[in-house]
Amino acid sequence: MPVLSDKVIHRLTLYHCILKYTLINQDRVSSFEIANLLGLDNSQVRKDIALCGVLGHKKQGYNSTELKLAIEQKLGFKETKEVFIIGAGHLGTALANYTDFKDYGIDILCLLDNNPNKIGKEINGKKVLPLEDLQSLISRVNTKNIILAVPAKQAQAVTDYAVQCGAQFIWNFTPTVLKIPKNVMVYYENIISSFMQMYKEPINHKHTIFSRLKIMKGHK
Amino acid sequence: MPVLSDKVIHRLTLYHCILKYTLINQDRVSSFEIANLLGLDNSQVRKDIALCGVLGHKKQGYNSTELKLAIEQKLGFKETKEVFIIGAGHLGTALANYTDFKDYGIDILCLLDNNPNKIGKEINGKKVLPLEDLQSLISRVNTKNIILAVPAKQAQAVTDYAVQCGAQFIWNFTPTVLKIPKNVMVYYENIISSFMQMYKEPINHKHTIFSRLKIMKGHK
DNA sequence: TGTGTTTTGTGATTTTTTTCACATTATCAC
DNA sequence: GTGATAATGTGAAAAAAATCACAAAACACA
Repeated sequence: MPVLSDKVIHRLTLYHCILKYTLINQDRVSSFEIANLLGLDNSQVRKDIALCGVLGHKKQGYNSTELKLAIEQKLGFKETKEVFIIGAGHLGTALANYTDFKDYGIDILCLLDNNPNKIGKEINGKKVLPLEDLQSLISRVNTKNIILAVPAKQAQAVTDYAVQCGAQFIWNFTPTVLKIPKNVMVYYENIISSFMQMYKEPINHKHTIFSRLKIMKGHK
Repeated sequence: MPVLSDKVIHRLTLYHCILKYTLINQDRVSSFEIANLLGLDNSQVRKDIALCGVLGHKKQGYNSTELKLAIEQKLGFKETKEVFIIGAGHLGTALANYTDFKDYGIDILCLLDNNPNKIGKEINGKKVLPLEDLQSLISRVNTKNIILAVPAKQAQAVTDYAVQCGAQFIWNFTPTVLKIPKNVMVYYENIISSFMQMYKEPINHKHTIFSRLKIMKGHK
């Protein structure tokens, strides 16, 4: 079974969102509907769906429930994925409060911070613990997954510490590139980069900011 | 001048982050260093850089300052881009507090919400105004760019209202796909999709969550 | 001055992704 | 029933992206 490419995963997740929210009261959905909502080619939608092993019905499209479940299965939404958040600032707090995570199996165990004013607090039922506890937490709970949500300037130092404590995987929400040993993995969640992808080309007038956008999804 | 592809923009933004934080005290940088930090092919780095019009020096690499400025220029970091945030919940608050935005020219004018408890407050010096003010704000300030940071269930209704008020561009932070008229553009900032891109394949043990990861960036 | 090494810049090739095109078939209208 | 239609599924073609490979230049150092 070939591993799905990033692009396919991104699109499948969006198809799932469509089934979950946009076309919630339809029990059938066609590749044309999905393609139109996202500005894609309809045959591409069909090929993506075929990768999930779902068969459609001629003249009727796909069964929404079946497709939704198949995507969840294929992408592993129902499997629990435990994570620590490092950084209990605005971003860490927002992530700890992000209720949608649990629909996708992402389980935030607790937050860690080195600010004494924050330690001991609870955010959405999750404790804020001192960063020094990381090592014992990692060994006790056996979860080596970190969401990094600290200020950019501290990102490298905190990463060095987390790696030393045994962190194996870092989902980096800071706009930095980290130096890490080969056995550790980083995934860059770079909001700025996303923004720039839509902004595309330097333009002059401050009010027409988005005027030279790439039409990523939505409309041709 | 061809428009840069998303992938190139994403990589250039990461190169910029490297110059800004990771290799801050080096005044020269080679394509090999950048490629190693990000797990890329070094010739790809050189081709990306060539798109910014920067010439390197044989045996020495690129001038860091020159490269950094060229990326900023090419991607338009220094141009002001004004935006309204709709939704003053945890996510909207985090975005309003995201100090890095201003380094990239993103200027948040104010937040809008329909919760009376939130209206009138200030978040990082930005006022929270009633959602009903959107129409007059858009026409007064002539900025038609919206960051959508409301709960998923309200995303479509709020979008419909924003579009009616004249919104032209929506940076959608909710995990939903929106129905919008052809003249409006949406860019999906789907955190879940990013997560799933790194998570790749369904696996069984909850603690080994990230074990089948795609090594997106960082290491080969 | 000459030799070896490092690093750029870029054509050529390969791989991946997207788009096109169309045969096939289930359903609906009549 | 029968014919028209709307959808799927999928090979083939085209486009885009990544990788390879190497000439050329600049520097280090003898």
